[in-house]
Amino acid sequence: MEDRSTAKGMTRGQLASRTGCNPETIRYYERVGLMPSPARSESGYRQYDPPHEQRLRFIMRGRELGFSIGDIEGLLDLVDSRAVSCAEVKGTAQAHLDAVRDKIADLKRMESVLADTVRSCSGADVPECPLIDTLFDKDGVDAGKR
Amino acid sequence: MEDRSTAKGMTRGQLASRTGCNPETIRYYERVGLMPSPARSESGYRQYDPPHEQRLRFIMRGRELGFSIGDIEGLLDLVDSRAVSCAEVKGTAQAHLDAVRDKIADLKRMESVLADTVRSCSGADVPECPLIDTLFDKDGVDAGKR
DNA sequence: GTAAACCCTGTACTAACTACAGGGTCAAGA
DNA sequence: TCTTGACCCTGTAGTTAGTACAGGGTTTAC
Repeated sequence: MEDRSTAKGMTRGQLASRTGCNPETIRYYERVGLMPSPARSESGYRQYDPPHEQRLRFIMRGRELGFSIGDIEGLLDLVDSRAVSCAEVKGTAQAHLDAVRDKIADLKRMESVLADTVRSCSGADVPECPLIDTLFDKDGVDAGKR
Repeated sequence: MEDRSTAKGMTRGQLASRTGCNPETIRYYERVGLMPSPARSESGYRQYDPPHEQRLRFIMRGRELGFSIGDIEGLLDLVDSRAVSCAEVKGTAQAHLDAVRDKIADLKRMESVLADTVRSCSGADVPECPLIDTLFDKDGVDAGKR
């Protein structure tokens, strides 16, 4: 048997603390197929190598950027198949960027209605509330879209 | 038996099409206690009145503004108990507005990283992709928070 | 030797719906 | 009158992206 210093690999907990990922999430990524099933020790413990860590960091950065699990799966398939083409990746990213911009626009509409309403609230202990009135009477927040 | 023109009330489908709410969602709101259980016809059909419609519109506007089901429950409890005080409502709304602003800030950070990366993508059919490189190599998008 | 701190599996839970499956009812047209 | 299609009912399962056990086994440090 060889005696390389990294022969044993990391446990799930070690990978988790190196990356900041929740250990249960690592198991979840394996279950949904984003992370490959790693080698196991005799007693059944998962053994992770540096390539696993790199892949997990890729997934985590993708999630931070708001890509869905499905999007990341697609990007990783491109990487795995060594058929990464900038064109395909750009498509995914541009679609996601558009979705993020839509979401920002939605939230800004919400913010402006909420900010207006909070401003008009007296904050006093009185039984009239403009926010309640807004919810009961006015047009939807989507009015701004029309 | 009386013969008022609106005696029968609306069916679930009629309420749904008047408000634009999915009929299944109306049933869901009843299940979670946001909508009261309406009267039933002899054959068991739900019968809705104008007050139900008003309440449903309130819920829908609250959801459009991003309030959670729990928030809306709280607001409706205040309304139902006739103890609406501007102070309490303002607390809920201000907390939610803060959450919306945090979410906008998160999404803007995402947007700027995505926009930079998409811009740097050639869009050509080549096997190097700066987006993939970004996901593999760089610091997280949360770097901007520090 | 033993106790803490890990690891394993499988399952259940979260939010806010949405979508059936498998029935019953109602209204309009032939 | 019959039939067809559009509705209604109930209960349950699926969705997203994890998180949180329960009930066991293992490893490590003192």
